[in-house]
Amino acid sequence: MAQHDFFGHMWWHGRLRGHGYRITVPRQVILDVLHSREGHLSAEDIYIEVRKEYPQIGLTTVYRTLELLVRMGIVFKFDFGDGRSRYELSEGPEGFRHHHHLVCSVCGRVIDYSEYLDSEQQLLDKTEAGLSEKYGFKITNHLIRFYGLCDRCQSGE
Amino acid sequence: MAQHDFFGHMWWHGRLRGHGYRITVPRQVILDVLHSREGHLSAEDIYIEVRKEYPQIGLTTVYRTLELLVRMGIVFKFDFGDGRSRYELSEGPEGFRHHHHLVCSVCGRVIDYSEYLDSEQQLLDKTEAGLSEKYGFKITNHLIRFYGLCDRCQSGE
DNA sequence: ATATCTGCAAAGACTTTGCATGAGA
DNA sequence: TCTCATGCAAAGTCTTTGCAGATAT
Repeated sequence: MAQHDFFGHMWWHGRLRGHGYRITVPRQVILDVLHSREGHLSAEDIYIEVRKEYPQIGLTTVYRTLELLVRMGIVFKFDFGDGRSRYELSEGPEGFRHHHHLVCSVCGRVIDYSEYLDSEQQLLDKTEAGLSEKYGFKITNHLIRFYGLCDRCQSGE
Repeated sequence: MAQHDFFGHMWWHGRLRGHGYRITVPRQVILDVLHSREGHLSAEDIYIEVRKEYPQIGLTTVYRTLELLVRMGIVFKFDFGDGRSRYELSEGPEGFRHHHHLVCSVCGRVIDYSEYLDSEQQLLDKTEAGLSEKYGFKITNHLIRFYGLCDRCQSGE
């Protein structure tokens, strides 16, 4: 949308302001990095990238900002089992960018996919309804992930 | 099965021996605990429980044994986002005890469910075939999990 | 007999907390 | 101005590693 091109990636400003949070330089730069380098960034990845733009940043601020953004639903936090959390934007100005992950058990590579989400959604709807009833559980979110060997690791190994 | 009642939970002995691993007291006690207290145990949970039977155990041994059992496929390792890994038996003498999880975002409670696995499996088969082809990814395992509010947290909060 | 396993202590890795300074609205 | 945010340093947690003594086969 044109508005976002003019004003940059600022769709989240209102989101923060609405909750009484301030728009600061560190937060802007962190969001910029999340926009530019999509997918599965660790706190340190982000820290390193942000320092190119804003060298005085502290790793603490990165963690605190990410925590805030996760709490606001702007960022998703994932754990792929390598001991550090990964973060990625949950949505953009265009709306949600829903996808799931393929995780290589050998090299740890993570591939996004967004095929089959429709049929997955059908299943989820059915399952959610049943589980809500049986366990009194109100489902708000789900995680689907496949583990296996990526193409490189199948041939290389 | 009668055989397992007579010999105890020893179906995994052959599994370990077959790979050149030894059957030791710490390993037996840890497996016993995993059998008796099913579901979502942290390393420390297991450590505390094992000490009742075998006080001289070290936490290191618990971690090393769990790592071994995970590598053997005898135990699954999960991360529910609270900073510590959770472990549970992947199967018993009766065979696999496949299930998925409902995770309460408020209190962190984890509920097992094994309904809908058939329809989930149908979806997974379809998705797996497509993803294998498109990404050259050989899928060996999957993770399905729902997040939301458990019954207690809906009413209490 | 001997290669594996264990337990202690120490180190490692990631993340969080305390506090004084600095910055946004 | 006045509250919220930042950055540094230190602490906290969970997990892994090194190594000598103990154990299973």
